Amino acid sequence: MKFSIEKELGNGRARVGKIETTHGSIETPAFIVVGTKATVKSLSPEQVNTLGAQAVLANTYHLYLQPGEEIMKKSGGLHKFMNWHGPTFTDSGGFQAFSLGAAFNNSASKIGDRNNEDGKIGSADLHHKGTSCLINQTMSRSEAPLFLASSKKKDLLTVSDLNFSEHNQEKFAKVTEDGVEFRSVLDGSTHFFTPEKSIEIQHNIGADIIFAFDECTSPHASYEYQKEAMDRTHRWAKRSLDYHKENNEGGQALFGIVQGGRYEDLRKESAKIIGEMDFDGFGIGGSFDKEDIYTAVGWVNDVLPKGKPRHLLGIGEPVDLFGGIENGIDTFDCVTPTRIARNGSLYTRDGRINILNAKYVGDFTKVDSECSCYTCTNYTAAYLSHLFRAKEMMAATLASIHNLYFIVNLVKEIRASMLEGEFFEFKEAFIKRYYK
RNA sequence: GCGCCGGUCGGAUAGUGGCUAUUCCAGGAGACUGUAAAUCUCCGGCCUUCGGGCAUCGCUGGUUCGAGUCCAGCCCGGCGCA
Repeated sequence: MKFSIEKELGNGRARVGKIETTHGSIETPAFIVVGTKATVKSLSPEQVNTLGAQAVLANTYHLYLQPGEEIMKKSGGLHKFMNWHGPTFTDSGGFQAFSLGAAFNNSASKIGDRNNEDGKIGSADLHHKGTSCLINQTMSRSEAPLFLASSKKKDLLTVSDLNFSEHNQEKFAKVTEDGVEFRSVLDGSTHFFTPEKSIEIQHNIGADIIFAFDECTSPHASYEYQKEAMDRTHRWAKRSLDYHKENNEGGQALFGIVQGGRYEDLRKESAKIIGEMDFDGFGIGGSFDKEDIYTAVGWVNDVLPKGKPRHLLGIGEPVDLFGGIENGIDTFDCVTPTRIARNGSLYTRDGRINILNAKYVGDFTKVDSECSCYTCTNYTAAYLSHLFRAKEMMAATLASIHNLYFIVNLVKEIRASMLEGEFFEFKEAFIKRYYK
């Protein structure tokens, strides 16, 4: 992998560049499309390519569970298996330590909301305070009957009811110094990921850019826990790097991941430690405050070496893309465009809309009059409304094409504005209209 | 005309004497940031000073401390027999 910087903005952080991999190049900044299980949900690779996506990011945990690393290896690798011949990334599975652990059943997202913190206390907060660093993996038995009692079930509860309900409350991941123990979300079987195991699987999957194994913490976690998780992530980074250097057959680049939650000192410490390791690039992960993701990104990028690419994991929204790029991010990935598309939300220049709203039933205009994606070129809002209400599969396809085009193309427009020296004007105009 | 069965929210249903009438669908709205998500949450009779108050299971009466539930008559629908 090679990274080159074409132009830097006057603020000393933002840059236009290019990442070159053995499967082609990525003009940065760029939005990387998420294809967790070796498919971008509801889209063929041809559609993903046509809408302008440059690269796809898949997930180690999910591909390890299904179809399994042996099949991934025998298939000839991710590119061949899924028929995507452009650049690819794999996430290490570290995010699942959060989404299946602390965040499970807990309404926690990796984005914290300062205005609404009291009502949402993550269980990681409640349980990590002991001597162990384990994330609590089950609710206590004394809590279970409360849950059942509120389920409005009139009949007497059977033993199988109890087992089912308790099982339902169980978390699927817990963290130890050596790695993360996972319960398969598919069949409940137990698996253990270490940094070495994650890298080994990622070698078998064969993406161009792979990530070190890390722990993504809840935004509700205390400073002490974030520090503890960060230190552990640093030790895991070194183990990931050592294993990669010993075992990779060339062609795959390894990115280290900066953690540190919402805290400036932790973020800077993490950037320094990870930045000094011999990674090919960096991921910035973990939890952020909603209002200033980019502030945290700025802290980190001022410390990271400039000559290597920085990927902001799991972000974002249009405003986050501007903020991230302005503060030195080269690539992003995010499930939002495809997930909200499947649920009926569509991006427009004037903000998000919900195509299922009654007003679109007879609206024969385009979803976004200024959009030139395949969907907007050929279909009306009324037709999309009909497909969603009829629960037709193509609703997901057309909506995903639109949302991905919107986000991928927005980043391309940002890139163009940077080259023309009009980044800040473009940002202001876009945000003013989108969030009005 | 006689007999049997049945009328519960826009639709379909659960409920056969007990306090808040169940669930699903359709409908209205919201959420979603490294994907356990084509998912999830909320709303849905009327009034309200937001504490609550008043209604409601085809209609009218009755039995009962208490009726969607039991009884009688009536209305409507289905089936059968004339």
